[in-house]
Amino acid sequence: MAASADLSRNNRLVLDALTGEGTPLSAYQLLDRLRDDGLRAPPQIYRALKWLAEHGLVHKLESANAYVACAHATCCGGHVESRGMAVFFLCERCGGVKEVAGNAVASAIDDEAQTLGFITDATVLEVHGTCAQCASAGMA
Amino acid sequence: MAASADLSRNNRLVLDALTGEGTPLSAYQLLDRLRDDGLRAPPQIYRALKWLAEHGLVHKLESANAYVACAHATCCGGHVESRGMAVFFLCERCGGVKEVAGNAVASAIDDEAQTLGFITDATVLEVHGTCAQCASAGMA
DNA sequence: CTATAATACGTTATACTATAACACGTCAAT
DNA sequence: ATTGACGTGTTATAGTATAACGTATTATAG
Repeated sequence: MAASADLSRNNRLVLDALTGEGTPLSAYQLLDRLRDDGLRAPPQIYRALKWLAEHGLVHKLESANAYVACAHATCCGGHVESRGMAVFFLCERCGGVKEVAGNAVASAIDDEAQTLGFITDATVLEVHGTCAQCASAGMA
Repeated sequence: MAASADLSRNNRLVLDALTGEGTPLSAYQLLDRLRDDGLRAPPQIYRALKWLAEHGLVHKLESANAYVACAHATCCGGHVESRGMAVFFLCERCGGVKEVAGNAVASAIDDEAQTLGFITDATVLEVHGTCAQCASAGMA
């Protein structure tokens, strides 16, 4: 099982950078942060991101061209078998992301797929808006 | 009401190109196809896409960096008020896209949002997989 | 009428995102 | 000792998107 142990140096660096940041980072933001650690060129970052995504430790946010550490070690990282669909709520205001499991949503999507005879491989679900905290702060 | 009447020349060209093609096209593919019509530089394409998207006539597929004409004049084009959430099913095999309304899915997402106190602005939902036609063709 | 504002248009340059292709090093298993 | 798998580093390039400038057209207000 590919858990957080057998990470290569570069993979570890990228994962740690993403974990440290709460918010998503672009590949080039990661590159900036990790230049002092010896990561100087885009392919180094992209290779790490690819590996981490394949192993369920990071997610790409397609609508933001950015990457986040997986919030649910339970949902995917280290437990690849039991992985479910993730829903991302992206706050336009603070830039934060909340990842939830979204099983009800998944089954609603499955129903639609069923109707179409469509065989689902992977689902991208990203909800843009304002998080609770920013919404109440906005009242002030 | 902004309907398919008051389209400027460039907007019309881009929309027609997308409507003619069944499948999604990237901005640069559009540029290639429309060069003979006088569209020579990316901003001309992107401006048209922006306008068309704002008016609900085209959608961007975030996970494919590509654009499609809206399949539902009813869901958005010309009827901006009554616009609902769209779900896109992208076939990896034939490159086709099926757009459906997905109200059940939308309400499942709303439930999640409610729970988080998240105020939803826009939702990106793109399902990758194999369409019915390609799935049966694959059996042969 | 002419000034103003709004919209569309065209162009150049540039920023941002991502990958191809090649070279080198290490290490385990034959 | 050689092979193969993997991780790494580097250069160059492909692909996606926008900033910023200038011009033309049209509609409307004064």
